[in-house]
Amino acid sequence: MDTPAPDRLPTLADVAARAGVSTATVSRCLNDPARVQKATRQKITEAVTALGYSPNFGARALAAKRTDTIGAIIPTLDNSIFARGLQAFQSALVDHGMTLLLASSSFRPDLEAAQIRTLVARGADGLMLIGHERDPALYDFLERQGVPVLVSWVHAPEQPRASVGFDNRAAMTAMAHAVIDRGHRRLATISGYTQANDRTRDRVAGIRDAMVDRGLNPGTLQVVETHYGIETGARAFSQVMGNEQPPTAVICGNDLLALGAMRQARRLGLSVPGDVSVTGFDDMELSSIADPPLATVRIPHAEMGTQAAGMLTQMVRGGARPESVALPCDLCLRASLGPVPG
Amino acid sequence: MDTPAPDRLPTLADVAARAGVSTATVSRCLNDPARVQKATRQKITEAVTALGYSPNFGARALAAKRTDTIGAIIPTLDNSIFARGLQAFQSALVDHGMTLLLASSSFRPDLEAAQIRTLVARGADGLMLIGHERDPALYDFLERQGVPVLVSWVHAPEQPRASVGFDNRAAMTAMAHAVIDRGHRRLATISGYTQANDRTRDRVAGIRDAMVDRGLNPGTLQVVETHYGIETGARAFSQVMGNEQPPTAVICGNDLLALGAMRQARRLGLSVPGDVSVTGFDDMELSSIADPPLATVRIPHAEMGTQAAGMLTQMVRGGARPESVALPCDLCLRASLGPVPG
DNA sequence: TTGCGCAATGCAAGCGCTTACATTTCCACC
DNA sequence: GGTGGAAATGTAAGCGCTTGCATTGCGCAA
Repeated sequence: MDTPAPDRLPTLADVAARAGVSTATVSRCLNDPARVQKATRQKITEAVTALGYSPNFGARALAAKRTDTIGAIIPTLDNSIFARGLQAFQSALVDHGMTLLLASSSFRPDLEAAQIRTLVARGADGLMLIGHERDPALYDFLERQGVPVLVSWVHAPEQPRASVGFDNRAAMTAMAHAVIDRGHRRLATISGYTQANDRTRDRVAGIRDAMVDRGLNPGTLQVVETHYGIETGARAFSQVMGNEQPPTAVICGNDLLALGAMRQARRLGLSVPGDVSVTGFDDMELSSIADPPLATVRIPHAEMGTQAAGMLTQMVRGGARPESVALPCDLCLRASLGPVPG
Repeated sequence: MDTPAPDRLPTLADVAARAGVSTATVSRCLNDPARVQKATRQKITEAVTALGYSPNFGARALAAKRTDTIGAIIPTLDNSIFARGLQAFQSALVDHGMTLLLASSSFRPDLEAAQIRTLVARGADGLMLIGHERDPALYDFLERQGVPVLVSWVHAPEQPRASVGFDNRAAMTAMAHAVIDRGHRRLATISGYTQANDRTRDRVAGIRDAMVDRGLNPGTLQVVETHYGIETGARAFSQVMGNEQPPTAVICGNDLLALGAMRQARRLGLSVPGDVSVTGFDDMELSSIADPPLATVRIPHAEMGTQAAGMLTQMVRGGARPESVALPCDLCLRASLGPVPG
């Protein structure tokens, strides 16, 4: 009944003593107020305020066996499309009473593996990951630990794990159709690295699909792989344009690469789309105000984030594995894509 | 010595039993391998692997009274400059063995307050916050909870809390000097909302400082406040240019606003910088490839993130409050800033 | 008035780990 | 071989909360 020692934080027991009830009642009052009588609740609330009580996280996690925390590992926040998707994810998580633990992998499988283990060790109740492809041992580990996983940024219903995303391959096919239908025959793509990355691989495959659809030989597609980035895109553009048979359209794996390509075109004195068309993928906020505005694929980043938060919360709380969700992409046909020159 | 029940995760005790040592030794081996003999360490390591042991977070946090987790609350990841700063922060945190808990406030003090309490309740050992200005009750709360705070994105040595950042006011003064020195006399600024935001307020004040320095009446500065964003920047630009005495230079509070302003200029048929100069603040990756390239202030986002991670780790582990750090900003004078027309 | 059933509350056993302190082991040195 | 002391390890007491089960109290029907 006495005041807590001044050198330590108040505990549940302090609150209970002050309110004249048991710790069990205080705990119930905090976690499910409907289960205690109104008068009791009031006494407890008053004691909590007076003491400035705030529950101890470790104790709660230990006793309740959950942390209400979701981990997410994304390639990098430096790419604004991931950042924006994550923003939506985080906001929605808060709405569900969950908190976000964040890590990034820099597109490196080894770092990602380490981060997965770290986030689980930090008590993540569930995990959001980008793309399906990773070492099966990691999935085993997560299964053993009982940590549910939701994969985003892809839609691959044949995969054994739940996902919320879009069909990278089909989306890129749609863009490539639009390119080919403007008369382009000599195509190049500047792609992110395809190793250990199902999204980039699907995007390249999507271009080839479109070429086959339109009677072109997919073997003629020039492919340059590089890191995602403006400067790397610019360099890759120089490379593909330096060939004896330069492409009339450069289909880029994301908007950063495309913006880099367009910058380089300007430096080389090439007009876009007069001499060469350039397309992107992602539809970053700034792509529409580029000069010329960038033709690209709008991916449902916010929708993915929001839905992922809801699904993961459900998986963590309900235990059920939800159905995978496919979200649509829109083609944004802007001025950087024009008819084939000549 | 028997195998653990199949329906639960292995515990320290299981590992200890299998390795034939006490739980204390296993704990020491895991947390400070140097303290156990090599042979013992080997037995333990083998038991850990065989059992697939992974420590329980709640128990560890409860017993050790720390989580090795740092919380950060930023306005929004939708703005790539915050996202990039956070990327650097997170990477550096990992290097220090810490994990990031992330929340966002949407620039709303009430949401930020709620997030601060949430992150503390989720066991954050320390907190990184943007800007100094917030309800003193929050600082009291954090102090009572013993959670150290590091403020970023500002440098204000007179504040009682440690910070790592830059002088928003001085940086903006430098930019405004550059503008005025090109002959501009009629100035406008498109600013983020200044309520509860010391950064935006300092930036506007910085412009006024420069005007005073150069003998202009700071009262003539046209100020429009709006949300940070491209579209809002575009609308604000129309508003300031619609006055009977339109400015010859529009100094924007960040790059998004400036890019919106430039887009609107194009729509209105105004040449930048021929008819009106536009400047930004942040130096987002894409600002240099805008058309025309945007004159702006480069803020040390990555450096702030990296240093913040180091300082906060030190505060959490060492307890000492480090010195506040001031980082320099660079002026990026690009083509969107030209001489006054006529 | 008595008894029954349910709602409200209390009791107490963990949850799995860290760590202060106690004990044992191992050497170097005399 | 004996001794002192450091290094290695063991013992066991919590850390603060949740929750299954036990108990109490109260309204209501008989």
